[in-house]
Amino acid sequence: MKAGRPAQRGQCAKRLSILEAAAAVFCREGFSGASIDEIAAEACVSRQTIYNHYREKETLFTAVVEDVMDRSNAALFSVLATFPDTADNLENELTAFAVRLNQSCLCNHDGKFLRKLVYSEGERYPHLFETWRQHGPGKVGSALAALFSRLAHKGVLAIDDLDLAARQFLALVNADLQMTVLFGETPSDDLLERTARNAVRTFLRAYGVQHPAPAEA
Amino acid sequence: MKAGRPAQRGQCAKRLSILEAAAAVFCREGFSGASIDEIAAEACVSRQTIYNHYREKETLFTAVVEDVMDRSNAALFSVLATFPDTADNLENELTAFAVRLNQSCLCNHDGKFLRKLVYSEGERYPHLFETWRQHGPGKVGSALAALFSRLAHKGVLAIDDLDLAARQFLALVNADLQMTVLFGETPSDDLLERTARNAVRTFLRAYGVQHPAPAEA
DNA sequence: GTCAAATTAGACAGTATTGTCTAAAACGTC
DNA sequence: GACGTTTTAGACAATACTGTCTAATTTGAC
Repeated sequence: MKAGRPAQRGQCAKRLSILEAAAAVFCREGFSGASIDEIAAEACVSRQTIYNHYREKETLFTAVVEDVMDRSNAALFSVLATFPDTADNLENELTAFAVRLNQSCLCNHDGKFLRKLVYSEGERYPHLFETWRQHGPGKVGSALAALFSRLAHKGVLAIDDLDLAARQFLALVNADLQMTVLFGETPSDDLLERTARNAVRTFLRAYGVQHPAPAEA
Repeated sequence: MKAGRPAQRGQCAKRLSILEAAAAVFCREGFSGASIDEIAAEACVSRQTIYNHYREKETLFTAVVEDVMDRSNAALFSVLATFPDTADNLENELTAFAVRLNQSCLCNHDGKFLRKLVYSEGERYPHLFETWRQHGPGKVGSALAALFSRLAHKGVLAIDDLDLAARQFLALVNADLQMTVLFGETPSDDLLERTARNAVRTFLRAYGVQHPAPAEA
């Protein structure tokens, strides 16, 4: 009867197991298609346990989505922290950055889950996904814009609209891979590298300063 | 008892009505979430009629998807036919083209339906959507590449990889709007115009030939 | 008007699902 | 080892959906 959290290890493990299984099943079947029994089986847990932790299917769903969003956002910003700081070898550095971005935010489980769910259930849960939109892609745009501005100040990039450039960078980097991942294929490292390099080259042709400083002085 | 098509007008009208209603409901609720009763009600048709025309839910679903794909592809290629032929005012012409593309292929009912369905049910019907992928986005890529090649021959564009440029053009043009449309918002004409112009400007900075012919001769 | 085909409303069986409930078992802590 | 909590399996009612069937009605061509 002591205060505190009795048997939290067990509970916590169950919760995690449920969240993980639920994410997989919701992603595979969508909200209506997913059945609690299926989730329970995949989590190796009894149905009642799920109802104990999450009152009803809807509660479980929002908990899963919030969980994945948190993880996904964390991954996103941890990759943003690796944005190149030096201007040497800009193409290579940006390419490597783009590869990291695609690997940890687009081509992994969480990324695929979120994209599928945003598309299939987004309109039904506007609040849930609006939050994601603002804190995820929204913030990434501004954060990336800020990072580009550093490079612009160094004179390696010539950007008039930073936010626009950030969104276009993301569009170029993501474009080809979304559909690939969606259909269950896992892009090879080589494909990731080539896609990223193509995107970065085009981006640099549009926004890069051609020759460091030929005249003007 | 005459051969031919008895009462085809009536039948045809019902079929269209069913297809339209089914598309709306499948788009809103997904495959599992959609109920035949709901579709019947929305089509103002009895449930039995649906079962008469389409043997079962799955048959109806594939019929709907194929129908929307056909319409969507037709729209796509009819827009492709308006690709600018002259090199004067390239920015304006390409911008107008991009606006048309977004309007008739991305921001309309069919476009939204396909994107939602490809995302939510694509993995369950690989064959169905693989066909779409090849005949829709796939063919659009090559077709656009061929059109760009005409401009390249005229010396207004400098493109080494035509397919890549086509995909990047589409990525830049589509990027911002997909999410907007998804969440039920209809982008204003002004937004469409600005998005397209931004995309085209960046594309031209990357692939455009700066000054028609300053030296070299 | 006649006749065949199409459509309708509704009942119906079969199945699946959600969410509740209960009693037994497992678990963890002391 | 005892005790309270958590978990489990299963029964359970309530509901919803699919797909079939039937009998009555409407439709459209001739």
